[in-house]
Amino acid sequence: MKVDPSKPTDLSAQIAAAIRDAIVSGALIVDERLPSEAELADQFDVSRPTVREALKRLAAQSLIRTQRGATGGAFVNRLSFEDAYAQQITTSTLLLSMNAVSFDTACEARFALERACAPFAAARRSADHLASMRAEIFRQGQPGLTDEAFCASDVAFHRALVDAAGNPVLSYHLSGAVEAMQPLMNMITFTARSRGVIMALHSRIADALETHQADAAEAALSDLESYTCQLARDVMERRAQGRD
Amino acid sequence: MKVDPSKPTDLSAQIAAAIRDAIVSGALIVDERLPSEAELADQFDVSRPTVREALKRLAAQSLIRTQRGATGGAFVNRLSFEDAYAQQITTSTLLLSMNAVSFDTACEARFALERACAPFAAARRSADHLASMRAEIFRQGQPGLTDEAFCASDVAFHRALVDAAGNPVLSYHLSGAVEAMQPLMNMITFTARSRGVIMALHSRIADALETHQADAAEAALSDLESYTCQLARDVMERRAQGRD
DNA sequence: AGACTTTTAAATGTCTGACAAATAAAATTT
DNA sequence: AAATTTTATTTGTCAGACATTTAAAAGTCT
Repeated sequence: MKVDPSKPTDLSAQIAAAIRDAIVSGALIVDERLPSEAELADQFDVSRPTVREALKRLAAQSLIRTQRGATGGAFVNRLSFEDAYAQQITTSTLLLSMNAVSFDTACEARFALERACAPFAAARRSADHLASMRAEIFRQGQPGLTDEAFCASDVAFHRALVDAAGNPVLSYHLSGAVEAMQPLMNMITFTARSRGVIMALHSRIADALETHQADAAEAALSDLESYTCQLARDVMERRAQGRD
Repeated sequence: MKVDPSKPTDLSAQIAAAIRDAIVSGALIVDERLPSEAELADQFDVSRPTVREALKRLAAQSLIRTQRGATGGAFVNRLSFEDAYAQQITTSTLLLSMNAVSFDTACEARFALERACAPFAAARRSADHLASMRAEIFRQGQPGLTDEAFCASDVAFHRALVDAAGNPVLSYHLSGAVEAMQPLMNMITFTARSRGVIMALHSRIADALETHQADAAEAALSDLESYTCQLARDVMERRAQGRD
């Protein structure tokens, strides 16, 4: 293995890319041990710190894990659904927070994807998932709940809805869409009245899934989308008035 | 800024987490310059290589970019849609390739999400998007096309369909779902007959979007899903027979 | 012989110090 | 005033060293 020394800098990026390619292409399989840092340094003809920087890059993407000790080293990591969820959520959250994405656009995407889960959730929802959803609705009605806690419960409700579809790949793709909305939702003040409306819509969704009515669930989700966007619009207006 | 020295190891991970939190929380804003590596080393009370490893972790996630020279340093990076796409695709691809995900499950998720785009695509599709889709259909009919090239064109067709929905957040979420299927699709041998069927379904989708018929597009997508799963099942069977 | 303890070797984690290369600002010269 | 040179700052890279962790090997005792 060699890297291009003509490229001006960033040897560690080149080495990371070379190892990443080996993993993606299947040349390195899960749980296989990479050569030791010293060996890699020899092979790529660079110093150990440079190799280490490359390995840290891969570790940041959960592509490898390292273990100390005699039989230690860097191992190709099986990307678990959990790790993938976490990456998905941070990437999605940052994407929304760092780019001028309108609330409506993000909301449209999120609810469109959730509606896509509805038919499967209606067909396959387990008692457990329904119980989780009901529990979150109950929590949302507790007095003294902060807006942040209300939002967190809202996210938990929707995650349960997504998981009820019984497709882990779908859950993975949706995790970012649902969780990344939380910072945006946190900008909204949820009055007792608006909480009531949302809880009623949540109940409509849970009822629809319980009775296996996909259409009703999708309709309730659409109504929830409209209402959420309306709340956000009200906040914007109030802010604009406050500034003027 | 300080990190917990009681934790046994992985100082670079702790430092990376601290800086990442500062970025996510908004304490560090886009294009803001981080302290120099030497300053960070002082602040966190670690050596410069350790700081560098932390920075490489963040660079791997496109959270920062570095620049050499007098006014250089590490800067908070605006996570572009393009970067987010790329991360999404690699993560999704690895997730599918490293875990025992059935073809049907991945396919179900992908087409469910694509159907979610159909109503928006039917309403908003531009002439450009339609032209892209037609061009890919034409390419798929070219004789002498390898299976890989056919798959690549298939992905391009579906990306155009997703982009036609005119919601960049939706496109971002879908990018992984569509592209990550390509390695799985590459295991299928596309005969002239099956290519014909797929192209006909693609045409049905394009026609439906052209005439703003969301329902017809969704139906065609469902048919395409069924057919794709059937093809995959045939491959499996033929393999199983070959082994016995 | 078998179980327990100690030693040892290999690997990652971290530090120090140094030099190279890039880059923009400051100083100098034309 | 413009062009050139110098300089300072910062990242990129290297070399060598020591600390720490870990499991296997060696040794010891019952």
